[in-house]
Amino acid sequence: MSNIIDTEKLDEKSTKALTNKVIVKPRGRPLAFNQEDALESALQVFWSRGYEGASMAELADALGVNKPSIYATFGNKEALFRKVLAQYLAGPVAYAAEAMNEPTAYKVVEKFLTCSAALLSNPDNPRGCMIVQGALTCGQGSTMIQQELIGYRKNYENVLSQRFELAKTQGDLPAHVNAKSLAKYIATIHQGLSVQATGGASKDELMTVIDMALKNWPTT
Amino acid sequence: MSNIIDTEKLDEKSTKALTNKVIVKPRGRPLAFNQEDALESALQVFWSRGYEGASMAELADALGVNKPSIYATFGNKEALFRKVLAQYLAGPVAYAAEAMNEPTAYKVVEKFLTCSAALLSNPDNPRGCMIVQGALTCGQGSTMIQQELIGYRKNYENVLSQRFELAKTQGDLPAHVNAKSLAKYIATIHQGLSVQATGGASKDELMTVIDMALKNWPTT
DNA sequence: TGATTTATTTACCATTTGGTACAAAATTAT
DNA sequence: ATAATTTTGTACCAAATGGTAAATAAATCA
Repeated sequence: MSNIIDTEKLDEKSTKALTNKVIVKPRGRPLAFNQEDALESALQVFWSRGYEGASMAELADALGVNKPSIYATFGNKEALFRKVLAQYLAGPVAYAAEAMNEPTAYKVVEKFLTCSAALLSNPDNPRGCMIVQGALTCGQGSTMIQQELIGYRKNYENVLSQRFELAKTQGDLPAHVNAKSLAKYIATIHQGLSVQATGGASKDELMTVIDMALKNWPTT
Repeated sequence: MSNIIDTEKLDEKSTKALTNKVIVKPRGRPLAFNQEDALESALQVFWSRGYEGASMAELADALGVNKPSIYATFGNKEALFRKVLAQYLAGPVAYAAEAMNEPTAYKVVEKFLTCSAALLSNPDNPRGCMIVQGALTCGQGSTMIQQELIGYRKNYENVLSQRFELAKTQGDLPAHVNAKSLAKYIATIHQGLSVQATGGASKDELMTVIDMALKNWPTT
């Protein structure tokens, strides 16, 4: 009997050690809010208002929680924004990374821009892309976040560029094409679409712009 | 003698009435700062920081003047921003209105985008276009300005559209072209270029994007 | 010279900002 | 039951926000 119990305890311990998932109930007062739901709510606020436009008071209100709980859980405003950003990339704009797996460069771009148009014009979402508009301009205290977002934009431009280089080796993109320039062109379109969405452009309107932008796709 | 003096006085009065320009020295203590220079300085601050990112303290500092003088002269922050906006339109981006006078739709767009690239990449200027980025996202207290800038963007899109309609009647743009869509496409490119400029894109890079965007200009 | 007019300066206002100290509440471990 | 641990709620902080009252300075008018 005691042997069985001991074995079970060992099992639980080793499981915990292996998976690194704590099954043991935490010691103190339990958290009153779901962390993922909170990030989702915070996303809505940061997405619609931008980094500086979102105040901690409004965030706390949206999460249905008091400020000290936010600080205890996420650190400070910058840290919360970064976690929200990760949530944003893993959720609403996960299609961006997935699009790179399309078989040809053209299909990559088509999927990337089409999904962007859908996201940007979805009335359930705040208007505009958070990576593009989260902190384009800002006060002296937010230049850090501003630069980080510039880095994110540079990054997806680079990812596109590398995908185009691959396409050149695979033959679905002409060898003479400048991958970096094509990537910057696509990024420019995407960023313009974001501004258009903020102005209330519909999905049809965004799609029409995309069609025009892709009419000059390099073929020969 | 007295007659001559009277005549002069009358002359002065009527001149003032006609031209509505007061030659008479103002009565109280003279202004300690030049109003146009002040607007120029304020433009630099609003241009680089956006509407919300620019604080009255920073503005006062840039103008080399105390806050009460700003309020006495321009009203409040919103009013100052609007005057700065007018200055911006009449100065740095005056080319936008001028571009509409180009003889063909293509040349209109070419001039508009080329001048935009020059302005956006000029190291003497803050990065990005103020109409595009002045208040893309903002806190609850600035939605008025945000909407006004959306209006400005809609407006230049409309101006482009009307110019394209004219071009269709003049024959330098095919009749089947959708002027509104083409205008939205050009506006999207311009807005994307603005974001790119904020990320540090060079004039050459912007021009390359423009070249790609205009490769599919409707010809037949 | 004064009286009047206007602008500047200083000092302040209420509100909001991001952030926190601290005590009370809610849970587990003993 | 009680100790230990953790989170919550209240109440607060200094600094910054947009904006202003009031005294003072500099000019014109009589």
